[in-house]
Amino acid sequence: MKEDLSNMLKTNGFKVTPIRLAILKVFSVDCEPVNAEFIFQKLKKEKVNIVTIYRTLTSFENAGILKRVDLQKDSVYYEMSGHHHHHIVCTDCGLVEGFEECDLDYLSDKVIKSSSKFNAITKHSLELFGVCKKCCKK
Amino acid sequence: MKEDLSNMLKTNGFKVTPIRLAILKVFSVDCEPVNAEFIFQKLKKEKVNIVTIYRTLTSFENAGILKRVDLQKDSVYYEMSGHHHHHIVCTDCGLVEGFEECDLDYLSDKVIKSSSKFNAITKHSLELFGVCKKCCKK
DNA sequence: AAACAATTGCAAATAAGTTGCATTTAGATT
DNA sequence: AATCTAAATGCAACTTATTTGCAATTGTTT
Repeated sequence: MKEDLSNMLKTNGFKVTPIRLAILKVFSVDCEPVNAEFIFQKLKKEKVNIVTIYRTLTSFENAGILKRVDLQKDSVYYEMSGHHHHHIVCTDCGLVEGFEECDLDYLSDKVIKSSSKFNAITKHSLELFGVCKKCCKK
Repeated sequence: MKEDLSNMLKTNGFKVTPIRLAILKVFSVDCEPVNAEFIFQKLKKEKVNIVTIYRTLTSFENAGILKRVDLQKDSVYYEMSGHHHHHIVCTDCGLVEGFEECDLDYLSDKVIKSSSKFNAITKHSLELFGVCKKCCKK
């Protein structure tokens, strides 16, 4: 598996460094979307500078390894772009649950056909919001 | 129409002030999503403090008058929550185009049925991204 | 008109993310 | 294996968006 991560870096023209492997590992272990601060905490022992984390996240996003997720929180969250899915976010406590259903290709097609300014969709963001069961009880 | 805006404030328990009316007017004229800075510029003559704008946007969002739109830009955008629609955003120049199609109720239903942590969806965010025709030519 | 809470302005703080530059390191070259 | 170079990292300082505390002002109710 460490092999996989190495290759993922090489394939994208990145050098294989301990920090990058560690960051990728965070993503492959925690499947929830995470922000820079979270990774920073996870890698506390390794004493990784948070600037490096920001820079790494940005280049991974540009390379398409990671994708940005809009959870309407105060910072930017990312997750592995491997398998397509979306999220439900609790507007009370921030809890995030993933889900697979997504039939936006049909919608995108329809939208593009009637758009005067665009002729292709490259990606989309879709998140659902609600109050989770736990918070409902309060 | 100024009446409408006044009532919108009263209905929500807000006092009717010139600043609030001016902010609401920006939203009812420009139908594009806007951020605090944009409003600040629009109301330059009125010398409204930008802090007031931030506070007003937040309370309008809480009241449900405005809703937040995630355009993956560097600041938070809002628009009137009146008529439901979504956007296509150019990842190059930031151009925004609205669209009406949205059949997420069916999806939300399906998702909620298989969710272990939530039992209702209160809102959703859906934005499409692409490169606009103008930027494609470059 | 008085009174009171809500609204606004101002200054300062916070928090997320970025930039410039010097140092280090991975990996190609000899 | 030693050398070399561009990419990666750390550090300090900066920028930008947004928030907070507090005093002054204003809208509404009586």
